[in-house]
Amino acid sequence: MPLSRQGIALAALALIDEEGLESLSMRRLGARLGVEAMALYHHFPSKGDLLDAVMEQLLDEVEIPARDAMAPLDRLRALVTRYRGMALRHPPAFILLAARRFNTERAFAFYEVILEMFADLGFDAKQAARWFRLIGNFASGSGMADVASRERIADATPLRLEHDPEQIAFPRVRAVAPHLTVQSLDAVFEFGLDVLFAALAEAAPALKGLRRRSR
Amino acid sequence: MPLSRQGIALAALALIDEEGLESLSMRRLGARLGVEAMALYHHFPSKGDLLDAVMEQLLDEVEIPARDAMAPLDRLRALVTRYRGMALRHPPAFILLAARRFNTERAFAFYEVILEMFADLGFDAKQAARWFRLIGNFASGSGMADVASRERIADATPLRLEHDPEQIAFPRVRAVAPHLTVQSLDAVFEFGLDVLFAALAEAAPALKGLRRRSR
DNA sequence: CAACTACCTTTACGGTGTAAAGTGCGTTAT
DNA sequence: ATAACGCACTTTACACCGTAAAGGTAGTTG
Repeated sequence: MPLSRQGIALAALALIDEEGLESLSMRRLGARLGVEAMALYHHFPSKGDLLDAVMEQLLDEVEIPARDAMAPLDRLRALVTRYRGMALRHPPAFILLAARRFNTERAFAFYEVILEMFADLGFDAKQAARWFRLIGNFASGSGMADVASRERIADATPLRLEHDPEQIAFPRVRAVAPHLTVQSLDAVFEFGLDVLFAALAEAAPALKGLRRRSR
Repeated sequence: MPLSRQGIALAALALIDEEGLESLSMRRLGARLGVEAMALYHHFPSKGDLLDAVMEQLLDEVEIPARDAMAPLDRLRALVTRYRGMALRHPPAFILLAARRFNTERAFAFYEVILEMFADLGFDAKQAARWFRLIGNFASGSGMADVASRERIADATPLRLEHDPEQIAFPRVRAVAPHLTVQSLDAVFEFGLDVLFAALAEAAPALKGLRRRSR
C-alpha cells in the first residue's frame, strides 16, 4: 500500500511526540515508514508543508462541542479546555501551533466555529476579534508555558527551580514556585479561565438579562 | 580585540533579527564576527547556551519601571506593554522566549520584580502565582501571535487572509479579518490589558479601599 | 628561556533539506 | 499486443549544519 499525506502526517506527529520536534527529519521519518526520505517529497513539496499537515492533524484532534449541546459560554470554555488538553498530549508538537503561521482551510474552519460562538454571545465582529485574541492568546500562551514546564529540552540549561528550590536567591520566586509545580498547572489554568469568562459573561450582549441573577 | 560572550550574543541577536532564527548558524555567526565557527565554542559550550544568552539579552532590553515612579498597577501594566514592545522589535528572536525553557539567574531576577509588584498589590504567593501566569501567558501568547501576524515565515504556506480576503469561504472569519490587521493589533492588545487589569484591580487586596472610587 | 594559558584555526564526522535523475510497475492508447 | 505514459519510489549529489579533536600562535608568567 502506498503512502498517503495523512499517514505521513500521523507518523510525523508520532515521531515528534516520541523524540521531540528537532528529531523529525525526512530521513528518520522515511525510515519509520519503510521508505527513503525522497519518497516523502512525492506527497509534500517541502518539510514546511509537512509541518503544516501536522498542525492540521493537531487541530483535528480538538473536538468541537455541538452547538445544541451546551450554552455558548460553556461551549467556548469547553473548547479552550480541550485545546489545552491537546497541547498536553503533544507537548513537543504544540510549539508548531504557537510558532508557525497557520492559514490552511482547516484552520479557517476552526476559527469559524469559534467566531460563531462569539456571535452567539451577541458580539459584533470587532468585539469578537478582541475577545477572540484575548482568550486565544491566553490559551496559546498557557499551552506553551505548560508544555515548557513539563518538558525537558535537550539543549537548554538545566532547571534548578524544582530540584533545589531552597538555593534560589530570590525570595518571591522561591515562595511562588510551589504554586507553579506541574501538579498545580491545571488549577492555575482554570483560575485564568474563571477570570476571563467572568469578564466575558459580563460583557456579552446576549447575556444582558441574566447578568444580575448569576451573582 | 577578542570576542566576548556579550558581543557574540548581540551579534547573534542581530543576525536573527535580520535573517530569521533558522538562519543563525555557528558558521554564519562566526563569519559575521570575522572568525571561524569553532572560535565561538571557546565562549559558549554549545549553541543552546548561546541561545540562552540571546534570551537574556532580550530580557535585558525590557526596562523595569522604578518602584517609586508609579502605582503598582501601572508599573505592572507598563512592564507588560514593554515586554510586548520588545517582542515587536525582535520578531524572529521572540520565539525563543516562548518556546525555550528559561532558568538563568537573570530570568529569575526578572520574575522577582514582577512578583514584587503582585506583593505590592497585596496578593499572597498562591494568588500571585495565578495572576502572574494569567497575565504572563496572555503577554506571551500575544507576542507570539503578533509576531506571527507580521512575519513572513519562509517555508510556511502563503497567507491568503490579507491578500484576497473576499475569497475566504468562511463569513465570520472574513468579517473579523479587518479587525485583526497589523495596524489594529496594538488596540487589540490594549483591550486585553483593559479586561485583565480591571479584573486585577478588582481582586487586589491592597486596592480594597479605592475600589468604588475608580468606577 | 621554558612552560603555560587564552584564543583562534584546521580538519573531520555524521547528520540535515532537497534538486535532479533514474527505476520499475500498472494503466491506458493505439 | 505493444508501445507510451505516469505514479511511487530510489539513487546520487550538493551545500549546509553542530561539534569533537587536535593544532597553532601569541602573550604572560615562572
